[in-house]
Amino acid sequence: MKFEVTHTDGAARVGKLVLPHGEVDTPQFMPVGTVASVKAIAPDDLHAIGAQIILGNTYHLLLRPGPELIADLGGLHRFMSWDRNVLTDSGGFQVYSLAEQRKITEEGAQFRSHIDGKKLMLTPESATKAQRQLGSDIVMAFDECPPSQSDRAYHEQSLARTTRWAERCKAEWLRDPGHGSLFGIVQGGLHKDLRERHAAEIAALDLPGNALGGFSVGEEPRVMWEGVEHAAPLLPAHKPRYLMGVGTPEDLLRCALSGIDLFDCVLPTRVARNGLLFTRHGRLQIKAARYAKDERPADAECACYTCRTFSRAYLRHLHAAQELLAFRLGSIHNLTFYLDLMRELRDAISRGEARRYADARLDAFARNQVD
RNA sequence: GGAGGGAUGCCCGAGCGGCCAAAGGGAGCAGACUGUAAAUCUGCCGGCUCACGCCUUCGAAGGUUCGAAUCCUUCUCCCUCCA
Repeated sequence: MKFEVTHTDGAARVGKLVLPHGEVDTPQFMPVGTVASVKAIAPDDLHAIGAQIILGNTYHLLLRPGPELIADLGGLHRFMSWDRNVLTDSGGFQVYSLAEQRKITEEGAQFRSHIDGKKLMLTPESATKAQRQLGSDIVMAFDECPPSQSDRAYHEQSLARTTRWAERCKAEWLRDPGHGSLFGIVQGGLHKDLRERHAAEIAALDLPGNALGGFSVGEEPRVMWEGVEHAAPLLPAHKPRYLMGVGTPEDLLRCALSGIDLFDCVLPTRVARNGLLFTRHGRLQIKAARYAKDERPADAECACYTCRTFSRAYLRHLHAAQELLAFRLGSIHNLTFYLDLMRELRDAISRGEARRYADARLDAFARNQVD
């Protein structure tokens, strides 16, 4: 893996990340394909959108179909016919999202499968090994992602354990490095000193890249932005910085300005399936009655397949009729919107106009006046 | 011709003397969604009112009762069975 920062503008930077399955221009957004599929769309669509890297999830793929099976079939890329990069989350997020189904110990996290109730022990070693079997280009350390409202004492002992887990992930990774790169994850919630302490601990592991975890897990957006603004510079500047699980278009602009290089979020695809489309002028609830006879595209300035081809009226109809095409067309549009936003931001950073560009976009989002 | 069953809010459908403006679905309307347990979830959904509350509703008309969607009578329309 190679990473080079080519332009900076304030804290924001443009970079090029070279991974086994191609280059990734940063700042970049990574569509989420948890179970070896970006829901509702195919690799062809991802290519058309311009996706350079997508996510997969270790916990979910461990349960089904299992990393051995995927390894036997030639790895995750081949299994899902995706020839570009894949980053896999370790299952750390499921420690948070499936909190009711698991127990944490020093050894790891014991899950009760949400599919069949079977027990599944996920440890730093097993999560790392599974990601190696999957053939991930970026392997995430197994961490604990605590809710932001957890108390300080909890964060303190949790991040200490996350550091020990990261060390174990690194040891397991070094046993057989493969072609992927291991990224460490910094926790600490909204406590600045804890973020600083943990960032130093994770940076000391000298992994190829670093991530901020534990943001956008219940706190107000403004609070999250401040937290990221403080925490991003704590991560080594010459390595990629990945803000996990974030966020809205506004989040992406603000956090990229703080020096984040990589983002991922289920938001664009999930809300697309629920009828929300992002546009340059704000959020468009495509199911709303006022679009029943609207012949215009979702976003007149968008060049995606959906906007080039279909009217708001048709998209609304697809939702009303529960036609599956609604999910695909909405997902294509929202992901295009996200990737275009990142591309335009990279251009603006390169020109030294990051702030101006971001402000203009943020202002339009804030007005939220979709005509 | 005879016997029985039924008609409930936009639709389906529970209710079978007061706790009923009437369960539950659906449709409709609005909203939420941030390292995906999500094609999920939430709210509204007779009228007027911010609200207390008031008004109009359970095929139609009449009646019994302090009180009726619920009981009785007649009528209208639907369904099943027997001739």
